[in-house]
This record gives sequence, structure tokens and C-alpha cells, in this order.
Amino acid sequence: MGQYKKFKGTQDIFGEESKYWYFIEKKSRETFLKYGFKEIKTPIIEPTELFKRSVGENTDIVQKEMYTFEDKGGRSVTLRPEGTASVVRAYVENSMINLGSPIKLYYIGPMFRYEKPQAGRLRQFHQVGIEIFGTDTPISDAETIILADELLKSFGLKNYKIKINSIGCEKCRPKYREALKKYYKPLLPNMCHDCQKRYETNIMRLLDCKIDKEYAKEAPIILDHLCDDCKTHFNKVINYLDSLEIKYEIDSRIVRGLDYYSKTAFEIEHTDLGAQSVILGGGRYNSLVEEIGGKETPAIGFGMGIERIILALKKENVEIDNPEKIDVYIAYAGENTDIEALKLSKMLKNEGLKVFLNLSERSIRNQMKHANKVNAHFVAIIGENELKTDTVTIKNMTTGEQFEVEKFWVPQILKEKSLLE
RNA sequence: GUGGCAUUAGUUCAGUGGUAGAACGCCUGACUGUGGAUCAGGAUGUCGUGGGUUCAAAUCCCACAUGCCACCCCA
Repeated sequence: MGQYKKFKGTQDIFGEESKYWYFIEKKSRETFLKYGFKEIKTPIIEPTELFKRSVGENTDIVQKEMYTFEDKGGRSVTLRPEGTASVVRAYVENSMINLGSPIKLYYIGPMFRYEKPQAGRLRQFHQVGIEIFGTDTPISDAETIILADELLKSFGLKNYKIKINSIGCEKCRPKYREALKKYYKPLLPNMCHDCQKRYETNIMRLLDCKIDKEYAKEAPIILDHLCDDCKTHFNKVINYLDSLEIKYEIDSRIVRGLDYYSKTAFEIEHTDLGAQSVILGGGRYNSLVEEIGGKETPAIGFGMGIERIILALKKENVEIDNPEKIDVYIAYAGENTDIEALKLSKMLKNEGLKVFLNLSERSIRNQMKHANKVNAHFVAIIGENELKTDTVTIKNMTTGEQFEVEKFWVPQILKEKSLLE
């Protein structure tokens, strides 16, 4: 073991793990393209101020979880803790409003939060996310949730629950907060220490407390306090989902941790995971673009945690194809066989086959062992005999079957065979 | 950030104060041009790191690091 170790909460992803990443990214892109989304890649560093403004000064993320440092120019730089702020910044900075509304964007990449790691919670983790800018219609909320559902289905996942709520807008939420305060005030002395703190900092979190569950049962519900606009909006979203027979639960405890949300908020929870069971979360944020300095632009989006999706895939035993599997291993031994091997390798790759050309000086026996090790489907052997007769010996490593073929036909035969099996 | 459990070979783990082990994996050979099965041989390592107690520490004590579990919070 070397003297250097990866930082806490970071990981090296390779070998059998890679197939999950390839799979999730591929399926995600396919699904997003089907819905007319376009990819955006933004920097992983942004001015600290951007996250303070968008995520919210008083959130845990900003208060204690950001990787923040000063660069050589004395600027305060932060490794992005989430994706939306950067995409909104990019939307405003590049005047994407001129690209026509609404515009649909997706991103895939690493995020950073200085947290105490657990399974499904890392300091560098990865998210796939989408944002839709420029529409406040209930149908756009519905499509966002439908897309999330379709995405999870495309992974082969089944054991998840969609939970929806409306957290109101700047008109109705303050009134609801008042109602909550009124309800909780007399109960407060009997409640846990955290709740007493939350009463001041984030009263909606009281509904979520695992200790004081009992009190939450009788608490006022936000859906009863929505303004007409929010109420109509929410009902329409629900209707759209019903019309497509999307299964969901209305859960008035969903409040979302980031400041910028309004109206529709939703979470998707996987039922087989531990404490970190939310695999996807999102909602509407109608004032954020303006907050960041753009024109008033309604928007909605979600973020999905890749690591948590992988945990879910493993829990549900979803079988994932490994794209790194080798079709043909080329083994050779004897004078000038290396040149023939190189030529054959080129021919096979031109046919789209995945080829592992032996790169070491070792016996055919050891090359066979290596071919077995890298899980090659076929081995093509070029020895002195083959060189004389202009042939190649092909061995099927699954069946053990072996035959000699004229060199010219090798690509075609291997291509057909590998497609058949 | 709080609390609990854990850390010994590449991996899974045994070893409760007296010279660091097993299984699997890895490498080599039996087999000079054929993998997997079998047999024989080989290498595994700062016992997480640092300190302390002791004649003697993987073993007892302390601190730190890392992982896991629960909380806070979140993807």
C-alpha cells in the first residue's frame, strides 16, 4: 500500500463498479434526449456568493457543508454543493432567454459537500439533474415528475415512492408559517431540543421530526393554507399525474432543504435503502433566476444521486450489462507473428469488436490465462503454423470450441459469432 | 457537527500479552502452441497511524485517521 490515501468521503470507481456508472449515464442521456433536453456542463467551481444567494445563507449546506477556499487572486471559491445554482447562473450569464422559452437542460457531474460520510452520502458525490426554464405551467411540473419516474423505470428500479407536496409561494407560505407557530407555541416546552431550535430557524422542519412525531399529526397542513393560485396549480399537477396513472403520495411533510423552492416540491424515496433513502428530489423555483440577476423566469428541476441509484440497483439485484467486456483477445508467439497480430487487431477493431491485443512477451499458455482473466469471449491465436498457412486459430472461451480460419474471414466470423451469443 | 460499532495479506476473516495465520485470489511450474479443473511450489503484511503501560503488545490504555450505523441534514 502506498503512502497516499484518498480523502475521506471520496472514492475510486473502476472495475465491476464502472458498469453502473456507464449504465446510469447512458440511460439518463437517452431519456433526457427523448424529452428534448440539451446537455449543459458548468464549472465545478463558482463564486461562494452564488451559493449563498441561491441555496440560502441559513441552510445547512451553506452554513457547514461547503468546500470553500481562497484562490490566488483572493476570490472566495466554492466547489459546487449542488447543480441548480450553476445552471441558473449559466442561464443568466449566457442570456439563454434568447434561445426561446421554455428551455430544457440536463447535467451530469460531481458535487461536493463537507459532510460526515455514510453509505449513500459522500463528500464528492455525483448527480444527474434537469432544469426547465421559462414556464410556470402545471403541465411542466407534471412532465418533470413523469420524466423522473420514467428515468427510474429505465434503470429497472421498482421499489420507490414518489412523494409530492406544495410548499406554497411567497404569498401563502408566510401565512402558513404563522399558523404553524401558533399551533406549536404551547407545545414547545415538551418538545425536543432540536425542535425548539427549529421553531425559530425553520419551523416547517418541525413536521419532519422523528422524535416529536405525535405533535405533527394534529398540525396545520400547508395544502389547507395555499392561496388560490397555488391550490389550482397543485390540483392540476395531480390531475395530470392521475391521467397517466403515475403512482404518488401527497406528503405534507416534504419541505425541501434549499431556500429557493416554491409551489411543487417532490422527493422520490427508495424503500430498501437506509437513512439516505431519497434518490431523487426536486421542485419549482420561480424566483431564483431573478434572485441571481436575471429577468423574472419561472423554473423547475430535480437532482438525482448516482451513488444512491447504484445502491438501489444493487438492492433490487438489477442485472447490468458490462460494456467493458472483451470480444477478442489476440495471442501470438514466434517470429513476425507480432506484426500479423497488429494487423489482425486493426481489422477486428474496424468491425467494431472490442479487442485486447497481447502486449507482453510471454508464452501462449500465459496469454491464454490472461485472456481468461480479462474475460475475453474469443481468443485469436497467431503462431508460426498460422503464419505459414495465412490462417488464424480461433478459440471460443465459453465453449472451448476451437477452429482454424483463413485470415481474410476472421473479422466476419468473429463479428457474427459474437452477435449470436 | 453529536453518539455507537469497527479496522490484521489483494479480498473475507481467525488470532485476548510470549517468533503474524487460514481460505479465496495472485505469481511460477507439472503442460517447450492453449485458459478454467487438479497437483506442487512461491510472494504476500509498518497487524490503520502515533504515543503510553509492560521484560514482552495485533492483543491492554489514550489520541488521531478511515469505514459503517443512527442523528442533524440531504442526492
